[in-house]
Amino acid sequence: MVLTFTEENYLKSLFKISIENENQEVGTTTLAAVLGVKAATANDMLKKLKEKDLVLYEKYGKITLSIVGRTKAIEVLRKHRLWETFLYEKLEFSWDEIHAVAEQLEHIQSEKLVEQLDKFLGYPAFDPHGDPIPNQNGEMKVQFKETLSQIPMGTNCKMVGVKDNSSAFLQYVGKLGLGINVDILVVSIQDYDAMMLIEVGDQTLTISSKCSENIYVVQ
Amino acid sequence: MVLTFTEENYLKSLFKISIENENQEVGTTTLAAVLGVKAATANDMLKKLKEKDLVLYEKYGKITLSIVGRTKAIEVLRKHRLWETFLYEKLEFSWDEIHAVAEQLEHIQSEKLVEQLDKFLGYPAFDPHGDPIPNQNGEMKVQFKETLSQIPMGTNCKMVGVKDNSSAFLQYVGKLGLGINVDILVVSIQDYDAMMLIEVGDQTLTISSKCSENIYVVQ
DNA sequence: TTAAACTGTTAGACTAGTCTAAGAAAGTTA
DNA sequence: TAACTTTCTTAGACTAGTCTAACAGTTTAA
Ligand SMILES: [Mn+2]
Ligand SMILES: [Mn+2]
Ligand SMILES: [Mn+2]
Ligand SMILES: [Mn+2]
Repeated sequence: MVLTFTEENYLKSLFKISIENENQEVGTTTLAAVLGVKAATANDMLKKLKEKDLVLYEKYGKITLSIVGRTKAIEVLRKHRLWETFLYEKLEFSWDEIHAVAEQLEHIQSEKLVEQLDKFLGYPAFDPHGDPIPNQNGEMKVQFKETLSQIPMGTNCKMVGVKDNSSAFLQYVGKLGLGINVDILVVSIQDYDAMMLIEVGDQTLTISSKCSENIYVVQ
Repeated sequence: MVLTFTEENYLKSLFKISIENENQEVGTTTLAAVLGVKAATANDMLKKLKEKDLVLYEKYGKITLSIVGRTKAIEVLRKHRLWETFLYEKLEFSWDEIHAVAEQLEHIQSEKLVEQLDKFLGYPAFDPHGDPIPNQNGEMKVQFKETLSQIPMGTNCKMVGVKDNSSAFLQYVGKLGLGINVDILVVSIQDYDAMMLIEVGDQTLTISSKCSENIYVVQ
């Protein structure tokens, strides 16, 4: 079954909301907000997706992806992250530019294209933001990770990803000299506002809690 | 001005018709046929394109691209042929598979993507079918070429392109051992039906006039 | 336990892109 | 030139995706 550009975006958003907000139930309003449409619009589309058995959904009830819907969503996510990797690795895009273009490229329909792209890139397991790339079977490597804000004083850790994918945040983080695989030493943490003093290479930086909560690390 | 997927296809088709049928005037019916829509549909779209100053067109008159329309058309063609080259050169696609996927990729909006792709491919002047790729300024290398059917008996020539881009034709031609840059010797031509006996490498082939008329060569 | 606030649904309208059916204009031919 | 054929245009209808405005159901909290 070939889905429209729009249907794919709804499924992808539902999937992303469900993994981000773990246990939380997804409602019309949240979905609409994520997609940048009005609740009425999302409601209309949900009826259509239900009709096509892509979501499970009853009036006033919570929204869940069907098996097929979930599979489709993962396929789109796979394409999105492969394209992001391509743009970053092969076409000299910076990590804050890739998302917008991948939003378009993720909708190109061609089995062969996806598989050849994956091969061309050497079957990457993570995209340039540290997010896992689903393989052909829809499986993703789950990497244990914490936010930098959870790391205690005096501890070393390594950056492995970001929670906030906005280009504003990515640009800021990049400018600080942070990025995937960068080693970080937590020097001190302010009691009052959780401001963090960290050491990155030979630089010492002060970052807000808003920032440290959006950086993923492993110890 | 950002155009829709559909508007881009209308402009591209108008441009392609105008270079293929050289002097011939383009009408609603032809345009509709090329795009696979009904004449009424094409007529509706022409009114919209005229409104946006992308085509010059008066009721019952002939259709011409405006400067802006032509520029847009060439941009799409540039993207189409760069993507075809990418798929062929980097992703192991065969020359009969690339067109369909490029039809989708040609609509991705990103200046940087096009320019980086061009750079990544080494600024190619021709696509895998031998068609010229417009450069950033919209200029194309014009290569003098004849159809194989115009080559006299006993003459050597080199294949540089195809007129028919259908995958059926491309597959057939490929199976015969023909392709871009292949050397061809015209051994003999039948008076009756213009069937051609040609030598390609150590092979001798017999091809119909329909076939030889769709192969471009240089002497 | 009822009022207020929030969340979700419906009705009706709009645009882009398409169609069919009908008719008008232009071109061709007897 | 009149009749026929072809090409082009219009009118009206449909789908996908969106909106606003109004209303209905659910949750919260006094
Ligand atoms: Mn992304
Ligand atoms: Mn998308
Ligand atoms: Mn092509
Ligand atoms: Mn196209």
